[in-house]
Amino acid sequence: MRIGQLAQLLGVETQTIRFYEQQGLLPPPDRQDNGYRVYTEKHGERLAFIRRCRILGLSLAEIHELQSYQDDPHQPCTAVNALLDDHISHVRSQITALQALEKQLVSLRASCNDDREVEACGVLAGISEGNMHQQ
Amino acid sequence: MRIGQLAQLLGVETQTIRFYEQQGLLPPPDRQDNGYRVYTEKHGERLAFIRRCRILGLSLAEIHELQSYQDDPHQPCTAVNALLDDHISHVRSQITALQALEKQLVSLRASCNDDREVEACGVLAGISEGNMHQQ
DNA sequence: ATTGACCTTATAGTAGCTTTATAGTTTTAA
DNA sequence: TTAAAACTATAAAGCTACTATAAGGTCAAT
Ligand SMILES: [Zn+2]
Ligand SMILES: [Zn+2]
Ligand SMILES: [Zn+2]
Ligand SMILES: [Zn+2]
Repeated sequence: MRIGQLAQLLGVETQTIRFYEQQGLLPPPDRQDNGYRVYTEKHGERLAFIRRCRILGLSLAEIHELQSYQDDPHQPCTAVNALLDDHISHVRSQITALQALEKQLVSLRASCNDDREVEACGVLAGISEGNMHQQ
Repeated sequence: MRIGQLAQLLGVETQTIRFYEQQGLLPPPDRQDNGYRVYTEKHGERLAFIRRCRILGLSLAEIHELQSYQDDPHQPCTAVNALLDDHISHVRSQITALQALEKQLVSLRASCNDDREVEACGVLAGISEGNMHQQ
């Protein structure tokens, strides 16, 4: 299986696959005589794993760590759980921050009652003067 | 006022100020004979505006756009509102995505009942097999 | 005269790719 | 048969919003 087929199979760009190889997330495949990469099913599974992790918002470093656990499966899984717990709390704090941000933006947006000149618009004035209902 | 003072006043690094100048967000200040930048209050206000926008999560491109409205204040403010509405919906979709993500991560985390070997851990199995309670 | 604090420019690094440039290979069509 | 298309390769730059480093010039004080 060549890189283009693998890419299509998983809905990834070929450059992304080469990038993962370069980053050490995907083992270097064998090459044909012409230098073309040849992939096996194993590569497909590994790539699928990477993509699912990315969809879960895990960083490449975190994925790397998870892979190291997979490659040495006779440890206790506490490290896996710790990684996931960390990531969950990271996601939660992002949510909290964005919700606070949304509040601010909505209240700022409400300070314009439409169809004025920019000069008189409460939005720009609100940003300029810093009355952004802090926190 | 020199760059260091301005930086301290606004809680920004001096490189950040030079960076904003280079990006066209902050007008190039006058220079002393020795080449040192000299800032006025206007610069301070402009920098404060930039920083408040950044705290609101606006991109430098969006800030640039807002500045262009400020610099031509006799248009209707519809463009300002449109920009803000776009940004709000962007933030909201981020929140929605992160909440869905949190759900997935929590359910994945629940699939490990602790203290197993990695081999038997439901977390890695869950990612590998893709039973991630999709959506 | 030398230390230290400040300023200058230029360059590289961060994350996770995407895009571009340039070139070689294979497949398909005229 | 040959020329175009589709595919592959590597290397390098671009993206965002900075941050950090290097190598050096300027200024006040000791
Ligand atoms: Zn994480
Ligand atoms: Zn308005
Ligand atoms: Zn935005
Ligand atoms: Zn487990």
